[in-house]
Amino acid sequence: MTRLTTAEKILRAAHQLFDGEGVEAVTMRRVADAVGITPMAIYRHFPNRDALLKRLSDDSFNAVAHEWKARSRSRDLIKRLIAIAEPYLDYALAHPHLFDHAFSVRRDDARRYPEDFRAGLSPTFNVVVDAVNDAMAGGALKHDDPHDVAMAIWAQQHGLIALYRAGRFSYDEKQFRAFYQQSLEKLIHGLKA
Amino acid sequence: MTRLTTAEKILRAAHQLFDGEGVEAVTMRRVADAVGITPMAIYRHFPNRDALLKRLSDDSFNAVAHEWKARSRSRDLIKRLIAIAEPYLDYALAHPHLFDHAFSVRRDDARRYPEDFRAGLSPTFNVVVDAVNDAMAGGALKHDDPHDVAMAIWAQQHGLIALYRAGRFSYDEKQFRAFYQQSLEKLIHGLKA
DNA sequence: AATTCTTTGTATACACTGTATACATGACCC
DNA sequence: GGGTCATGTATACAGTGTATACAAAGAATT
Repeated sequence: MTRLTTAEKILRAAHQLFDGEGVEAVTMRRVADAVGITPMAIYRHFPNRDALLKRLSDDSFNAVAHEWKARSRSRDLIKRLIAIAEPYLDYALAHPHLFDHAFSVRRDDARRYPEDFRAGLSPTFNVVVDAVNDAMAGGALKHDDPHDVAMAIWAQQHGLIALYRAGRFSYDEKQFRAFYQQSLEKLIHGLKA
Repeated sequence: MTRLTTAEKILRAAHQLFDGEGVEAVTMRRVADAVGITPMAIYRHFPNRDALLKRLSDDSFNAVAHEWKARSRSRDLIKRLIAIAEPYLDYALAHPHLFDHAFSVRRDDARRYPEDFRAGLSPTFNVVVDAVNDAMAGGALKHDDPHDVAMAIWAQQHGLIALYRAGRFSYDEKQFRAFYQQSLEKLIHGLKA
């Protein structure tokens, strides 16, 4: 019953198209039709299609990001690390198209490793770094550069999801979740004899 | 001086555009102009643009793939594992656009984990599995499922490159290479204390 | 040698895309 | 009432992939 501004209606319509059918389904004409306005009216609220898409994936990601922090409560320092990896996968599985756009598309204003991440500019990355720091302080992890370690963890997760999204797995979601967790454990425990 | 068929000319022209400016630069009209034919003439040799792109990245990848095997000669079993990771990065850095299309784009006919890879259908993956197997037999790596381990290694590499390609690193090539190798070593040695 | 078939190209046209430009409508303000 | 401003529409344009119809030039068959 809440009154929606046109900009909000545009975002909702675009979000639905994006989430359901992927980026290429988000044409200015389809969005406009869904809202009930003319394609050109969208340009009163967004400078161009790319800006609309960017805003879209930013919003969607932010809506999920706070979940991240909630997971970081666990007594066992190693279990906490593994638990933190879950929301990332959850998001990728629930909103694959939005995930792709948020993480796999080149973005010039994206935060960059190392300086932006070391400066603590990424709230989600911070959560991982904190968990890594705690695990090192508690003696659960080897002493090492916590940011480099967090990045290695992120890369492991991201790589698996990227390959999954690219159709390189025949696993269903449940099987892939298990493999995802098992791979992360390999990284933690190491491959070396 | 070798005589080129039209199909080959099309592939060359498309390859150059692709490699230099990315997929979106490979329009039928631009390719046709570069070859000196009409856009529609391309359709006598390729059913559609997607098929042309697919053929393009397949060819390009195959041209590099055999390099993979050459690297797998090293006395030290661990060093050999690390050396094997290099051609993947080399290819990604030398031909970023083609790399993206070969590995990050959904492909319905792509080989799938686990069945296709366990069946040995991926020549490049086989090289990694062989190295893993040798390392396990030689006592350098923990005894584990070699395919799962190879996949974890691949995911680690792929994740780093995907993030790099998505603009998440400010490292230059040299710095990124060092970080890439260092991350792989973290996976091998483990994070745990 | 004449005719037919096949291959390879062209010319044209269509539906679809993002978006530039010009104009219309109404709300608000002095 | 006239002016300003936010918001919308209408039209048009250049670019995309590609369907369709036709043309030319060998190759094959008679």
